[in-house]
Amino acid sequence: MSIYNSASLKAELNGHGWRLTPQRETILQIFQDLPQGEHLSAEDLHQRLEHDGEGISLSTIYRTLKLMARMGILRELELGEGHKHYEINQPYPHHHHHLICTRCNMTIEFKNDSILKIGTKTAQKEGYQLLDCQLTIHAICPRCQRALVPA
Amino acid sequence: MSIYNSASLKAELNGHGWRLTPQRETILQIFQDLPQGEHLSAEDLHQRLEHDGEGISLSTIYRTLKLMARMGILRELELGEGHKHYEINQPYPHHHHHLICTRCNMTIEFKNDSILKIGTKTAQKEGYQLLDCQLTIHAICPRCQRALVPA
DNA sequence: TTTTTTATTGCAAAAAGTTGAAATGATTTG
DNA sequence: CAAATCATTTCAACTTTTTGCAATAAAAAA
Repeated sequence: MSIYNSASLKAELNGHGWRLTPQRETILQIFQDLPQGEHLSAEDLHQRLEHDGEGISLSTIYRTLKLMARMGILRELELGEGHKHYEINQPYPHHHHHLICTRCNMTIEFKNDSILKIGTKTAQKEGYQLLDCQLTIHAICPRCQRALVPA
Repeated sequence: MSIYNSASLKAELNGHGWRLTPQRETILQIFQDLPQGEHLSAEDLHQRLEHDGEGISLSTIYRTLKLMARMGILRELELGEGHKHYEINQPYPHHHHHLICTRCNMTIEFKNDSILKIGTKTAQKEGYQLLDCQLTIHAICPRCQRALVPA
């Protein structure tokens, strides 16, 4: 899971009654080519596609991001910057979580194997089929703690 | 922490260079009067205030919710319904997390003491001052797994 | 391979959330 | 207690995200 090519993406989509389209293939490819730990906003994606001559409408981008998050292919991140970010949902051992400063939005990624275990166990106990679990920690970074004028 | 009255809210705000206003007091009071585990959207709040004859503008509501989340008084929840929800950030032992079905948005709250420990330890290790940590699990609920037409 | 079925796209409009700036009001200073 | 300071409110404009609908195109059926 999580390294998709045309065929496996098509299979995954069709299995749910959904379709493979050039737009979906293109968008997923961009995420797969992204360096470890990088994430994109809808607008980032739109501009990048525009730049590459691949015009995909913003509403298709938004719908595709939602769909892939619902499938467990992407993760939706709320990093406090006024818009959402998306990243590939990497399986263990790349699975990670976010520690976010509520003052300056500085974000640190961290790993912790117990969390995935807790998520798996909790989902199982309720009969849910796990797609993703993420621990989001909101806190104040050292730099902002030191700032004289608290803002 | 987390049971505020006028005085303690004022102290908390002033400590950060912020001010106590009737609007902030009213909004926090509504959250404090909410039954365990309930949460409100900005629009919910606005309508409730309108109904009570307390006109508070939507932008003040949005700014207040953000501010209180940044202070650690409220938690911002992304429950997949197209808009954010907010709830009081209850300390241990009321601290809880969310298991959300990505198909129908059915949400289950669950508790797990290890998570708060992991959050505390992680924040500490990086020198961050913890405000909140929440594990969000995305998964497919039993009912949606059984649904014949996967949607 | 052609036809039929039905999900998806793109546009435009609406909903959700954010932000600049003038007026207001809480707090601090004198 | 009055004046000065500066955070907050509100309005309006703007950005981000969602949604209805007609046209299009992928998949299934013939």
